[in-house]
Amino acid sequence: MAKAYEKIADDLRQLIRQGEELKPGDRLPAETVLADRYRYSVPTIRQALGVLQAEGLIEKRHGRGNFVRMPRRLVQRTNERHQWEKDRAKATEAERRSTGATEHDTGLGVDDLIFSAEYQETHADEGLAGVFGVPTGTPLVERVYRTRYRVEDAPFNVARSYLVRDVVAPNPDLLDAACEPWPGGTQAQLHTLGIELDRIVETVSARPPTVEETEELGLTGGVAVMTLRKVSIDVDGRVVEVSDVVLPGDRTELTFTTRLARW
Amino acid sequence: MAKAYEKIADDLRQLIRQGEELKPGDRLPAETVLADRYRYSVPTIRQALGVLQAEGLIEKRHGRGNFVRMPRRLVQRTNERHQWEKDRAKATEAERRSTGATEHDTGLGVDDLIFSAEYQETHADEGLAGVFGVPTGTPLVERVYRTRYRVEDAPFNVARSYLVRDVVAPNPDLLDAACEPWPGGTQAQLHTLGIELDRIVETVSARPPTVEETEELGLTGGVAVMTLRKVSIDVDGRVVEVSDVVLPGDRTELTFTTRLARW
DNA sequence: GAGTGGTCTAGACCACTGT
DNA sequence: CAGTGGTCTAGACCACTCC
Repeated sequence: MAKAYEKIADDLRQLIRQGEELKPGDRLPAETVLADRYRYSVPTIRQALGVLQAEGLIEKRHGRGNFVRMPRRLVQRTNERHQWEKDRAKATEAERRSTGATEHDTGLGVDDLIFSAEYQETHADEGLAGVFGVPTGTPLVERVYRTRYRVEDAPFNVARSYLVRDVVAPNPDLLDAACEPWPGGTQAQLHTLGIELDRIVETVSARPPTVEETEELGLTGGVAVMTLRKVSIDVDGRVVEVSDVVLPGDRTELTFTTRLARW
Repeated sequence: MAKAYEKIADDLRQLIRQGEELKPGDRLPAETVLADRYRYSVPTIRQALGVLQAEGLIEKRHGRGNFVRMPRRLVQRTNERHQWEKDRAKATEAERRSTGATEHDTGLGVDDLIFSAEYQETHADEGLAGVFGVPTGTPLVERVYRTRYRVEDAPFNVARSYLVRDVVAPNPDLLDAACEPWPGGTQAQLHTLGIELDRIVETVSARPPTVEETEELGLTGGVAVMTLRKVSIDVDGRVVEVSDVVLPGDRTELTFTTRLARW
């Protein structure tokens, strides 16, 4: 009663896990060859390979073959970056320029990361208006950031950050993408407006990626994305920034430290 | 050149999203009927349905049909539960018994949740030994908790919690599953040993589920699981508990609030 | 051009669900 | 039992990659 495609998948998984016959980066035998070897038809082999793809063990490359996936560099992000960033927001520009929060999280230098930003004006939809506590349709500045390792092609995150336009308008530089990357990040930008943050609330979920996200983040197979919504609240209790970050689920590790008051 | 299965998937997705022809819980037409309607073979229809399944839009039920998925109750968990739990650890037993941290997170009463616990003794593998800072093979108490809504079948989380046996041995009740659910939770248990927590470090990732997890959590299709490792550190800087929680990615929302020191 | 995976066909038979 | 989805076959032809 054992299903053929599961048996084949088990067998190949074994070979990959042991790592002797099939190492990361290796090409698997062609599907026709596997069909011949296992004495099953090609569609059945493909079904087995589909299982391994969903598990993130192999990667299908059209016209080239099926490959054992390379382990990808882990992306780490902590919530201690927020305090770190706050502390730096008042530092000199030279200090702020030397390194950013993502480098702080990942332990890399500014040269290892490539960073892009786009700015545009939009209007608050119902969801964003609710979070900001402003009327629907309020003008917002939408900023899209992509970050990737210099040595890899695909970015490891795409972030959409929203600010209320009228709040940041007093400093025209904050409406200009040419000023990115802003030394010290968003908290330093807000500091130019006299805004101090009190707390940051982050909400994490996981879901299947959309087609665009699959392409943009270089995902493969059944890998999910993690979504992180970061809401920044200033010392007056006002929501001043909302940021939606999409992260590849298979290579991201988020760490949150909660300090407890003493008895 | 548009691929047939994508066109079919788009069309069905449309019907589901509009929610007029196909509402949550509805059965889709049989695959043979769809094949006839769209003038494609059954395998092609199945491929299209596979896309929708991976997106979590439909659910395949063997022998019954393909169904539009019912929206599931969201599971929420915050990091403020930790301070809340700490504050309660010293309360009277009656107070502690009245409600738990999960009820605090979800806003439900103790009667809405069903809870089970198993205890067993194991030995620290390399990973756990490293986190606890003890030698590999050190005896541990492993506790497996499952929590589910009374009105649903599948649990919404499975947690494996580890304690160093010799640390908790002074209170034999902590080695006995019959004492569960312990009023006030783990922090109240540790309080009986004179242990006070200083901070909790939580690490979140997402990955495809194993076969067992798919069954246990009632997952379907390409839904990922979120994994949360919670490490509890006491006021002496010692790791006193490690807890690995597996959560269904499609229905879980984790919230972390980071409070920032004032300038 | 040779070799690879991607899409699709038109069936057969099995396993599960409900009546 | 009838109806459903699950597995599997043995091909055909297309699209992509690399030489």
